[in-house]
Amino acid sequence: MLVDQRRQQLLEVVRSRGFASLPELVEELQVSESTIRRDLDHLEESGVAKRTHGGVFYAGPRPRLPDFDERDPAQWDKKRLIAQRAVKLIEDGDTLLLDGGSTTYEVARLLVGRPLQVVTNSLPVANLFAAHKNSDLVLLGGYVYPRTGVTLGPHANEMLARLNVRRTVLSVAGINERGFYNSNLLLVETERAMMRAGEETIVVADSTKFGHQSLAHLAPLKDVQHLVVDNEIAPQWRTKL
Amino acid sequence: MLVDQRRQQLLEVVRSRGFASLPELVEELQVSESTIRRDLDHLEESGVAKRTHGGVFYAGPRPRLPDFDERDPAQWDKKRLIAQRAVKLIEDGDTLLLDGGSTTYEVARLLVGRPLQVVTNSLPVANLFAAHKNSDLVLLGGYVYPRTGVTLGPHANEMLARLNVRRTVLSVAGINERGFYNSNLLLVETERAMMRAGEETIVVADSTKFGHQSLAHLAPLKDVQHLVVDNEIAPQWRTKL
DNA sequence: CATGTTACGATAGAATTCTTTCATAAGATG
DNA sequence: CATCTTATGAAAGAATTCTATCGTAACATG
Repeated sequence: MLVDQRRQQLLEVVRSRGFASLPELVEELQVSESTIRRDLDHLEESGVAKRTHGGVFYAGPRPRLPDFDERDPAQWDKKRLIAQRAVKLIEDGDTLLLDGGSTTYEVARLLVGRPLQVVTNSLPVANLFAAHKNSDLVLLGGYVYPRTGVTLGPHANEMLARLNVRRTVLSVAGINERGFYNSNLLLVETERAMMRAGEETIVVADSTKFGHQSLAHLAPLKDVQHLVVDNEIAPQWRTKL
Repeated sequence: MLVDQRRQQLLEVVRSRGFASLPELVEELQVSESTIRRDLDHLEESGVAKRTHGGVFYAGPRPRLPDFDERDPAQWDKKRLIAQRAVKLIEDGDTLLLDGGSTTYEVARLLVGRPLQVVTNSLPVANLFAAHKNSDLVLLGGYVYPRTGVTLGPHANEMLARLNVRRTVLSVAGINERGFYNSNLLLVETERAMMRAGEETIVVADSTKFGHQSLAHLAPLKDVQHLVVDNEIAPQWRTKL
């Protein structure tokens, strides 16, 4: 059947460009506008593309992980601010270890393009640096935790035991006077290995994390050299640090 | 300046969704259509977004690796056909090892959603499986080779030495009577480790690879159990296999 | 070979979006 | 404080796209 072949071709065009206008597609496939429209209806029905006024954009399985961007926009601004402060602590030429939290991801976004050696266990972070010439990228191996796209487990930890970096940047889920917490036991174990691999640890966290603890204890306060937060932090904490 | 902040916000919305319609943006940012239009003009001028009839889509630095899709479309159809044949060799529940070639990538695309345990050293392939519930994913660690987004080097090889899989799927750059070839010495070394880790090796290659050799010898013909090719293969080869 | 199905292109009128222009407001600048 | 620049919202007419409908052609089916 010629129909399916054309639709396949259509989908490929859309997928490769991300977006295609209707006249473009008419020109490219050499069929009438009506046909294109009908094909697009089918593609939309099957969920792999979305129509808009004037064209379609690809909506199929993207090579993309947890969309950090979909979260509460209020936290989002905070995270951006924190990230902006955190990157000031990082110098060109540094060897860096980045973990997989959403705030760390923002830090990574700001670092793309700078001359760095980056080690990470986060697939989204790796994607940021992978195509860039200025930075070297080392990926930690291991089992990929589906929800956040980070590698965990013994493979990652063993690999970390053989690495040495200048600075480690970590996200946490909770902070109280006894130290830092995260919500996943395997993750905490990998993060501890990350701290051991780095000379200096930078923790990034927004103010909502303060006073909460979480499932797994990561490290006492004294083991972290820098803590970057937003300015809505309660005074009681400010004085403690 | 409030303007820049709004444009930043605008860009973030566009980036996170891939595409946004004009009315959507008006609603979201609570400014007039005219303002949105003007902002979009600026964003387009700076090259990070592209306008279309009815909206904008993101065109900035994508967290995306070498786009296999941009290649010669003629080879492309071949690769898809090869991939379709290759997936028939793979059973649900298999433990699979996938490397990072463009044909392997097509195989991976067809496998997404099936219940499998996947091990890979390819970032693009990992992105396909990372968010999917049906399959487990293990990523090989190591230095990320920028051009293709695969992990190579001693870390990857050591990790492979401790893994066992049912089937290994490899791409190659050349095939002749002495065996299989690829273009990168580190890559070949990792691929040899992959073959050792798997009980059965499947090589996927289009007909243009036949008769050519490449920089590094990978393995003799007899070490590979299945070879999947397209149907434009010369008769002299067909008889040999 | 009559009949039903599906694919295709064309077209008209409705709906949406785009461009251009104008008026106002808010800051800079001297 | 007058003046200039920049940002903003509103609106009209032009341009584009969308929806719905029709007639034709290709093909399968009985």
